[in-house]
Amino acid sequence: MDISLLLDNLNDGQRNAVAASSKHQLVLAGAGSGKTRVLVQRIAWLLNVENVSPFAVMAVTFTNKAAKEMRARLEEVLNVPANGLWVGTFHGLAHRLLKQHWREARLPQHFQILDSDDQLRLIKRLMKAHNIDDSRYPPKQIQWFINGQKDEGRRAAHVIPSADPFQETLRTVYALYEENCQQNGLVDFGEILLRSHELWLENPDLLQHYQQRFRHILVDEFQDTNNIQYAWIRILAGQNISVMAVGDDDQSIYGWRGANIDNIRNFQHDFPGAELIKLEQNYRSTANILAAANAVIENNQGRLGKNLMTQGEEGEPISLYSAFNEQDEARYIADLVDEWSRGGRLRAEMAVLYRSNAQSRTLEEAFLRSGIPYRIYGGQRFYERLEIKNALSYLRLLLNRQDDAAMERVINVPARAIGEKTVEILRSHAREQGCSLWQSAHEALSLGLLPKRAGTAVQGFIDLIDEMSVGIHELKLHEIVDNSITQSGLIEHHKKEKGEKGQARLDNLEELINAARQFESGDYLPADEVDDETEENSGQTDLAIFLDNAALDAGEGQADEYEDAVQLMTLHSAKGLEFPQVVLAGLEEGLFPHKMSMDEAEGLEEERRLAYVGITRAMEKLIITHAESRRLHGQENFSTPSRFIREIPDELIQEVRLKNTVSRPLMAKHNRGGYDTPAQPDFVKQEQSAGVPYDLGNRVYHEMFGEGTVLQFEGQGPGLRVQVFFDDAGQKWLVANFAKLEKI
DNA sequence: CTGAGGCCTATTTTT
DNA sequence: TAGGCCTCAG
Repeated sequence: MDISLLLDNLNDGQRNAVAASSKHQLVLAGAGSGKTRVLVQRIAWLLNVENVSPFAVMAVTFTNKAAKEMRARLEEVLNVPANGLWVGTFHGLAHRLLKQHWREARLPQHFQILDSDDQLRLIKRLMKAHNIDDSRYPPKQIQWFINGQKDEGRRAAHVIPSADPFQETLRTVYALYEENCQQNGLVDFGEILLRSHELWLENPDLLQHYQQRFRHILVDEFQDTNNIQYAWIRILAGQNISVMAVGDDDQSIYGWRGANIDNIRNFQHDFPGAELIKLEQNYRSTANILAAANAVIENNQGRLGKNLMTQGEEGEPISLYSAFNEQDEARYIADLVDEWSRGGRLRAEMAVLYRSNAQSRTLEEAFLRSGIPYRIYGGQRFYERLEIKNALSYLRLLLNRQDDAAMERVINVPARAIGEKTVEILRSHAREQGCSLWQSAHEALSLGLLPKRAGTAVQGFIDLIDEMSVGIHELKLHEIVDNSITQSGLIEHHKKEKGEKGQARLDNLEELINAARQFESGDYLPADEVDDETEENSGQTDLAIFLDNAALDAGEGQADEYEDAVQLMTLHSAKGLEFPQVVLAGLEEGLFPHKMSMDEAEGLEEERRLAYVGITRAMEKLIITHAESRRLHGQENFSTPSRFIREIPDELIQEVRLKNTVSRPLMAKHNRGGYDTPAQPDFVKQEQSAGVPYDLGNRVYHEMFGEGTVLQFEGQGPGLRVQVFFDDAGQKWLVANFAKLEKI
């Protein structure tokens, strides 16, 4: 391959990274600086120019999405399938390792992956079994604790005993949980990493094997690594493997779940001689947007130091809209979308970003009212849905009767008269015998441990599963899935459910069959799934791989909508994306920065990085909104504009004063007597007030309350309510139909 | 087993 | 305010 092809059209920083000859590199890649491109070209460079074998390269990402994208772009550049390369998520690669070396890892060959839902159930069950009060020790918190410990590489035995009984309980449950997992061959997400780290630690030969195999490791989003992930990289890298870490300390926003920003700060120390390469040329945003981002992030301490620049144009100023409450804010944003699409742009080019999911509701309502198509990101993932998890549990049982978690889940779904009592008998017998639930069910039947009715029901379940597995080796994957959701009665079960929910669940099950069908066609298979070390893979059926894949990939939140829709999402989920027009909503003290994070410097700085991430998502136009009052948890809250707004230089900001909007509640500033209609009386907001003869800002008369000013509308038709500020009676919400307000 | 009603809580999310 | 979760009655 022509070298110039790989280096053409790169700026200096990018070129330095792609063609680096140093042993290690820390690439500080600012937002929109072409990070993925560099990563991909670097790999191409290694393969084609330095003639590194594809088997000697590992590229690690955080999300499946990122891994997929990298692989796709790599194949585009290389023009051949990226065979042999290990490209994947930390968890994906570590899992693969454990699969291959299950004996050394002290795991059963078919260990099960526990997702956070399964994990929580197990914790709850253990607590119950050991009489630990779950109101004093919330299972969620214990789960959090366990995961946190694992992220730090600590097993239960490593947790230092404490005089504090609370801490002791945490430690105890961790120990119980650990023991139970080991006994039943269960592995949670944290365990995948921890275990594979230990695998190397305890098996020097194995480690050496991999250290000789790999020559280059590339890590994406390095600022998001937690301690165990960093340790994993370090132990693998050893003395001889080159590591290229790509990341941006200013975009570290996952500290709260264990990501350690110091990993990026310490990289050059831990990997001596690592070359620092900065990518500061931004190809995404206008100069104004960048200037705002830079100004905000400058307020953080201890940055590695990086200033984004652009050669692009100055662009429009940043708009700032001070809404009077969250309804007003949402309405304003809805208007912006309309304006944008009337200007001939796609709504999908516009995103509304917010700090917390609760904010989406008001926006959603406003969009609904205005008939604007929208799409909300986040929410429940496909493979996490109840009906899907149930279906997968049946499949897991087909494959492995010893899978207690799966059996627990579906033994009585759909209801087949196997109640908690019966399950508890099976459980305790299993515990005594040290066997699986399935085994226990068999024994309970032959020993007559169960009452007659329960016995019949359990027998029925056993027969059902056995029946379902007849001939699965002859069937295609999607047929297995199809049969099992039908035979298990899940389809019937959800058909009976009333409302739209049941239908949605049926659709999802249908979608699962589809997913299986796609899986068969093979394009799912990362090309490297079939590589040099398949010995252990041979016995794996399609079904097993499908299930593992489902466990490690939550799937998208929702299916794509066909319609051109505005994108709504949290700031966190916007990382890595870009949009021509971006609205940052709810920039208020207490909401953003969030009150849970603003007391400590670390927390506040992470919030600021989040703001930085938000601002740098915008390509052409950025709009910031905040509301002076916001209803939250049923309570009206007043808040001041976010400090992050103040941190943006005034000259970059243009305040919006719409002629057709009440942008200030006014009455907060004036006394009743001095209250007057706003200066610009031409209110055009007809749609809210349809059906009543007055509009926002109009003076009206009420029999009892006297004269006042219309502040806002809510609801429609007979439910239409109107808020009026009465000169003598103060602020009131009235149902328009009953209030008999007259325009003065 | 289902449904009604009471209680509690309420950042961010991937694997 | 609202949704999730749990308990209890039928």
